[in-house]
Amino acid sequence: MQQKHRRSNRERSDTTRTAILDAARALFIESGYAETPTPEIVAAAGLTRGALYHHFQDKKALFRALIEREAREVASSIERSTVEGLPPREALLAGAAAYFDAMAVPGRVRLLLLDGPAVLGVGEMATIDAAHGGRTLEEGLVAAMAPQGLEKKAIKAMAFLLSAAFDRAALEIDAGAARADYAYAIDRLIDRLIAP
Amino acid sequence: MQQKHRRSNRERSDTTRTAILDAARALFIESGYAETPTPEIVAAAGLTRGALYHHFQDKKALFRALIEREAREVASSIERSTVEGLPPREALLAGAAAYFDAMAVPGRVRLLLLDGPAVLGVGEMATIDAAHGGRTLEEGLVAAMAPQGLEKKAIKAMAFLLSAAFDRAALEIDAGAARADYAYAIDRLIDRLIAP
DNA sequence: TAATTAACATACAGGGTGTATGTATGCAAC
DNA sequence: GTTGCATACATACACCCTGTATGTTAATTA
Repeated sequence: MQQKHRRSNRERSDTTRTAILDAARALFIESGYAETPTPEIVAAAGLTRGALYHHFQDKKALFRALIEREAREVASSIERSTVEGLPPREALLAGAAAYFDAMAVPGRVRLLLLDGPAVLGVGEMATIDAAHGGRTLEEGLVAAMAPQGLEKKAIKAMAFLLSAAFDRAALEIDAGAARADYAYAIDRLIDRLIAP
Repeated sequence: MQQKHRRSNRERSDTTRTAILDAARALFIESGYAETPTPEIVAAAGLTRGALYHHFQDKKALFRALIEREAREVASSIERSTVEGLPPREALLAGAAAYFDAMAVPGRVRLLLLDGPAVLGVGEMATIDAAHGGRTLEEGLVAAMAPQGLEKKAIKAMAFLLSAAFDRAALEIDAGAARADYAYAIDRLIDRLIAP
């Protein structure tokens, strides 16, 4: 009979926190934030609502924590796949592909592109993925569009628009569109944007 | 003393329906869909919840009716501002400007670009604004990109991406960004997309 | 080992949604 | 015009969900 090793409070908290986050994630991506009651979340995690409200201020704070974890994972996934020394154009194309790869994880599109902005607001979402390396695209575009001699303000706006195109493409792919079609469209879009 | 002319059931229904829709619109754009309770909506309309649930199946159906009305207004506003006989490029640029004008009406960005997709889902939103002349952009792009000899499928994808850029620009302008900056960026984006 | 605090579970209060029921007015047939 | 039915609401109710307050056990600290 294996001894049920006495766990420290720290690791106890960690495991329940992630248990709640994992259960919430599964239910949120299935039914959405508003339609997922907290009793169902904690039941799926084998806990009670007392644990939830001990670790998170309220339901929205739980959602925020989940979104932040997801954004971190996307950022690190993209970062992990970048190789140094690529020319600006190829770096952009590779970054786009890495983004689509990361967003292909089930539920990410709904969490980060649908429920996230609606529940937390666009402002907070912008803050979150700015905190987790969301500026990669802008830097890449600055490098690739340098020959055009634009103001930084203009390039920034273009980066916003391009990232919107990325997001829409991820949305469409998630909805069942062929990835190849949108990968082609995105590549073409990038090529025309950075053409001197 | 003016006689309070006895109204027919039809006009009675119409006025209360729009009263509820107007009240809901004001509250939804102020606090969002989820944070706006139905008692507050009907109170603002000088009615009770009985009227609401008589005219709409549930709260979401009310929201859907509101979104459809808003989408109709945007579509007709854009359509009203189009002039015949413009060359493809100028037609696209004018359409973009008309779209930004239409989306400048307070609350439209939140209703159509934030709460709409979150509450109704992207699929239903796509259906709604496809039903109300949402294909204008695609047709414009087909005309303007004809010289490139692309497959229709590819042009369709490009139209999706471009419309995503439009939406993001409207979002940013609504959040306080300078319209001129994004108008310039959109124009530049269009120009590069349709360049032979 | 005694005291304190963290990590939960349980119990409760308030509010919101949807539905069932009641009422008055418009409308249509005779 | 009055009899009967449908429409347009208002009122009342049951359920569920959220957040908070309180209780309990185990870990940490003195």
